[in-house]
Amino acid sequence: MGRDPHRAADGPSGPPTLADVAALAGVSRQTVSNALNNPALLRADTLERVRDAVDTLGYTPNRAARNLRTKASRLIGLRLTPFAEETANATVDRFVHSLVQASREAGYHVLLFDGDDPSDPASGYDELVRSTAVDAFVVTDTFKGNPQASYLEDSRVPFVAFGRPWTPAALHPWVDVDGAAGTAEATAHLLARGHRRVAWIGWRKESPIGEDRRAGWSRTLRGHGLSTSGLASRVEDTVRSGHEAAGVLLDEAAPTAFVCASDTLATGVLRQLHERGLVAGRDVAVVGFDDSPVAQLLPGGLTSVRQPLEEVAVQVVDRLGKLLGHRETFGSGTLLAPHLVVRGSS
Amino acid sequence: MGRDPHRAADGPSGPPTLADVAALAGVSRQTVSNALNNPALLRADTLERVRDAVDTLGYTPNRAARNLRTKASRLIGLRLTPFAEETANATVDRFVHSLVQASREAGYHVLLFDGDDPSDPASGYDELVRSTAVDAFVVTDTFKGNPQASYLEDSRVPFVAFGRPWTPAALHPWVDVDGAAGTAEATAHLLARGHRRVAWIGWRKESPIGEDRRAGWSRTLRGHGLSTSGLASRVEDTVRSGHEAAGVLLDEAAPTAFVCASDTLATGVLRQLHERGLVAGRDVAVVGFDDSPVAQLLPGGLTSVRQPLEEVAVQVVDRLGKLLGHRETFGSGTLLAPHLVVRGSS
DNA sequence: CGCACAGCTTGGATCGATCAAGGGAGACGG
DNA sequence: CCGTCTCCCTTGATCGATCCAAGCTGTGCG
Repeated sequence: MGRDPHRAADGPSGPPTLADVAALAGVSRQTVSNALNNPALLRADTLERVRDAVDTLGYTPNRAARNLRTKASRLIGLRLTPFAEETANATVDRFVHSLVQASREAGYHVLLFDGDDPSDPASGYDELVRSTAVDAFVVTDTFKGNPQASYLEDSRVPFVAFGRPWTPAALHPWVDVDGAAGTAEATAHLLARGHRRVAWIGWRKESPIGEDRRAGWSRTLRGHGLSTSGLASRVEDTVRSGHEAAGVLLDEAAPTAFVCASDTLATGVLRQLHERGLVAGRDVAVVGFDDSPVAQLLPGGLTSVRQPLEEVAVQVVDRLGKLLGHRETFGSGTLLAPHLVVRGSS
Repeated sequence: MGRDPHRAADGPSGPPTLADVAALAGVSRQTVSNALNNPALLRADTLERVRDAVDTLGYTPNRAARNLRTKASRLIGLRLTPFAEETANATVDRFVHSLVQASREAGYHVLLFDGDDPSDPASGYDELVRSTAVDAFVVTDTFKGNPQASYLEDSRVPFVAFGRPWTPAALHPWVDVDGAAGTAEATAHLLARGHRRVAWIGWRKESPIGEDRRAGWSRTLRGHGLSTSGLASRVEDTVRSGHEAAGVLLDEAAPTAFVCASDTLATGVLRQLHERGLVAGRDVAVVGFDDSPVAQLLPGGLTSVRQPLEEVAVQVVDRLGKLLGHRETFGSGTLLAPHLVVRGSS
């Protein structure tokens, strides 16, 4: 009764199909389809019979056929940025793990890709959209002026951003972590430990994320009636930059603590302290951002602000589901709070 | 001439199809299909006409339809293991990046998934196979007794392993890095620096990878007429274990150098040295394995064996291509050489 | 008795690309 | 003038699930 008359002789020519299940259960294809997609339509005993047949055959609906018919792939696209060497940054990788898990629970899989031309924001996206290979995208690197987001908005592709839209006009759904709250907590923590001269080492002004994190620091200091002048530095996100900035600040402003926009920068600070014979956590306190493996494993440990990436992923997938289900799609955003992980450096 | 009579009035109902291109170019669907998949069959002028039409419409073949017909998805499945905290291990993440890139160059995308039940090796694989969602798998965690590999071999699913089959009977294609060669290079490097008592801290005996790496160390020492007795320790892959093992070895065997099976263990050694007031690289040398961000960023830097993951990914995809093209599939393996990255710790 | 209705079947079309034949025009030889 | 052989292109069927519109059967109820 299989779809291929030679099947019995030649052995199975592939995975079982709907028709095979129907034949085994003694029902029609339509009924099997209903059993899977609309079980309420079936009588209990029929449903059970069909399900038994599904189990014995090990039937799983053919993805391609279903995708073709329903015009949906249940795949979420994520463009992977190149792996950053000489950097503590593991945020993307941690996020990928979380996203995969959250997606699975929502019945999605994650499709990774990268653009053949990294400078072109649309590279890679375009082809996947037009070939209907993915239902939606998750965009992570919104901080670089966010060219992806505007491109995607223009081409009406469903997507959710991990990262706030820093351009006012943007209307897409997003999930982000409140960086300012994180650095504020870090700064408050340092103040509670008695520090009064708390320095900031962050990213260049062009980075909205960097400015956001910086705001948490300055806000907290001023809230305690302390000055921030001469205590801040804005540099590239490299260990070397952190190292140099710390040197300058130590010479010119004599801070007793540092809050950094990243663990990478904090690592540079630790290196500077080490060179001067200063002990982190005893002589000078240091706090990083991201709770990277480096922060966890550095001797003594680096106090760091940890982003709740698992929760971010869950929220992202949730919004994605709403977006694709055509329910409330308007530029709603969620801001999650990070928390401070205190280690030996503070 | 569109497939939908209301199309002109309602606007485009989706991406253009083969039929749309055919209509615009004034040829049949099949000719358009040939233009894309078998251009040699067309006359030059026709080919150009079709290509123009493709460009003006921005046509990309519908993935689902193609997959259904050709019974291939051009997707490679990769099961992601949970992100390991408190560990230097970034190998998987680096590999994922490389794999995505190598796959793209071969016309594949990477589908990430994770099993809902991590203890079941087949979890997740099964569904993807039966639904024909992926063409093949890349299996990375072959070191855990390799249950995936045997399951996949049994179910005749195409896959390539990153990691040697440590069970003799296995016949699948694989690509791996010669860990013994890496630790041998590390040990030789230490001997060249004048060390004579070089200790080993590795994984438990159950780990074939650990034993392989250990072999490089012991082989090199013995090759130089040096004894290994009392200089080796086998522990869990945690910082704490490395720390403890280093303590015991320092007390009982007085080594002047350590070779470790991972950066995680090496980090533990560094911590032990630090506690004793010993300076890594001056008093005692340490070499890790994996060239993780932690190795790169630790103060002074950790000398480490770096795996050529980019090359591994290229080889894996290459074998995958051969496997799926039904060309030479027999258990052929490739062993790539790692290289030592020397930093301050040695 | 007849009607409604739940529950299933039947047959077909559909998604969009590809496969396996089939057809027509021109060239060439007899 | 006709056969036949290429070359180039077209036609119809197909992949497997879903959707749609009837149609059929048995049960319950007025």
